[in-house]
Amino acid sequence: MKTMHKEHTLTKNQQIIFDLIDKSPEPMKAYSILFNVQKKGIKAPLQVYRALDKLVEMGKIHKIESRNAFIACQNSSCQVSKATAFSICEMCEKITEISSSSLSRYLANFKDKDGMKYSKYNLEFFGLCKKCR
Amino acid sequence: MKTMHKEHTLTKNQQIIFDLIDKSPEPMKAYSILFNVQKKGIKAPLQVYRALDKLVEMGKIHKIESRNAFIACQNSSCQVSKATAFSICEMCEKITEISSSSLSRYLANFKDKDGMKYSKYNLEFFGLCKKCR
DNA sequence: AATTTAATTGTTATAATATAACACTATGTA
DNA sequence: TACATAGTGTTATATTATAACAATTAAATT
Repeated sequence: MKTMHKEHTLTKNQQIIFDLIDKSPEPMKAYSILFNVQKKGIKAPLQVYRALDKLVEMGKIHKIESRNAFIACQNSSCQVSKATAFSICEMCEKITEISSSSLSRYLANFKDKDGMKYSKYNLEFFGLCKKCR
Repeated sequence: MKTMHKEHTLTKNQQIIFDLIDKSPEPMKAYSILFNVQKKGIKAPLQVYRALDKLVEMGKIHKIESRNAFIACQNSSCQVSKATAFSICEMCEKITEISSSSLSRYLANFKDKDGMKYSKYNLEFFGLCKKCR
């Protein structure tokens, strides 16, 4: 049996940084990540940013663009994730990845006026979460 | 006849910066804006960022989050714009505001698993434009 | 018109986010 | 082994954005 995709074995730095983000209850910013991994020998911003770039490429984490923060992928299906949607509470900053097949179907099939289709998108919804309303 | 909304008369700095962005064929970054308005007496980043903040609030311009760049609203209907969608060519970086009533209807009515509705969102599509394909 | 209130401006300094460049090391593959 | 590719460590620097405070202007109220 062949493997379907190259398994992305994480490198040392990638693993350290992924583990940190993955166990964080909220999205983490690059320099906060840096601060938290210094005890593990990662000393420079670039080491963090490089790992973040790769992890994003692999779909293991996503960047919340409006917040410059990174969150672990909560959607086990997105191996190489190019289509992301998030809900952001503007009060408490709780951020959740939205996993709705109808939404992703709609957006994956969306064509603009020029008939252009897009396989990749990022959607950020803003509002107030249950608690904050 | 009453006016429907408060007219947003732009202040001096806001007007200078809006005019520049409005006549730019592509989204502009804050420090490029700063460079271009220095001859008009705007000397400091903060003066630019303050005007940008207000212009975004008013819906006169939008921020392309993935590019940290600002574009004039091309959608005459969005006075106070909270629902934006853009198409971004990853090759030539051409960026267009998408104005599709079916898309905005779909997203405005979208409810997540918790039944939450969102009045505000930002969507960025990525792909290759006609020319670049 | 005078008063007061809020919004905007100007300014200096600094914080936060991100990349360039280069030498070196590990890993996989021919 | 030799070669290619990806990852690492490091220093320096570029880019994006805000804090703090004083001065000014505009607008709303008296």
